[in-house]
Amino acid sequence: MRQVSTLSSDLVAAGFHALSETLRVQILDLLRTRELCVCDLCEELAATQSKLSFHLKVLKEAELVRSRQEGRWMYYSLNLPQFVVLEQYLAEYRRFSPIIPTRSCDD
Amino acid sequence: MRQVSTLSSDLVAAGFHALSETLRVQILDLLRTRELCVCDLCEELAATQSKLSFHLKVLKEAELVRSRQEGRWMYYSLNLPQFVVLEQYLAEYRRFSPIIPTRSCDD
DNA sequence: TTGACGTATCAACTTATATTGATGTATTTT
DNA sequence: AAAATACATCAATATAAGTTGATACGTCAA
Repeated sequence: MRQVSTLSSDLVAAGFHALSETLRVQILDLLRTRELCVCDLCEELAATQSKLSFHLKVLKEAELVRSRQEGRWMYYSLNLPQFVVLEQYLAEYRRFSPIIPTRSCDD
Repeated sequence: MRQVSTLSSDLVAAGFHALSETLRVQILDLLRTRELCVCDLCEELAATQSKLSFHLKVLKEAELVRSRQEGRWMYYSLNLPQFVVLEQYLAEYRRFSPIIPTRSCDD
């Protein structure tokens, strides 16, 4: 885990950062059922368009969502593989963390 | 997932927030091998004591670490069950996110 | 019981994130 | 071509998070 490239660990950090905000989590939750455009999200979440654009950009940079333009609409959807990346990152902690007896500071 | 209590989703958000910071991730990484006190972490990470106390508090509030006092030392260790909670939260996205065909805005 | 040590906390400051309202840019409709 | 729509971006502001140095608190050793 320590030898993982900076690039991918930056992406992991970006992912966790993206997941630490209420509105962004609400966006992701809505995207679980279907692809949505920004105006759909504005309605559902009663948030302004520019606010949503901001948070969607954060989610996109973390690669938790994808976007696809269709005419004047921009459709956002979950990018599930990146969720798996984060999940596996956490799983590493379980795998390689032995329960080791206390080592005293005053040895 | 939407019906999860506010309390636990706050904890999940706190967990992801805690994981989005370099120094905190370094702390967690060190704790993977063994329990450590603050002075150990100061040395290993070349960071000031008050800085580490700050970040350890963030980690503790997110329940990603536990602490245990022994004399004048405070030993920190990973709280693996909370890692599992976060992992499972992410896993939910995989489980219940069907690939549904695009619904157009102009239907 | 005094002094040193390990840690937590605090106040002041710096830096990073988020919000708001306005403007810009495609795209479509008329 | 002009007006309307959907969205992104920007500058200004507000809020939150992190850093720093100082101080306070409990514990231990002398």
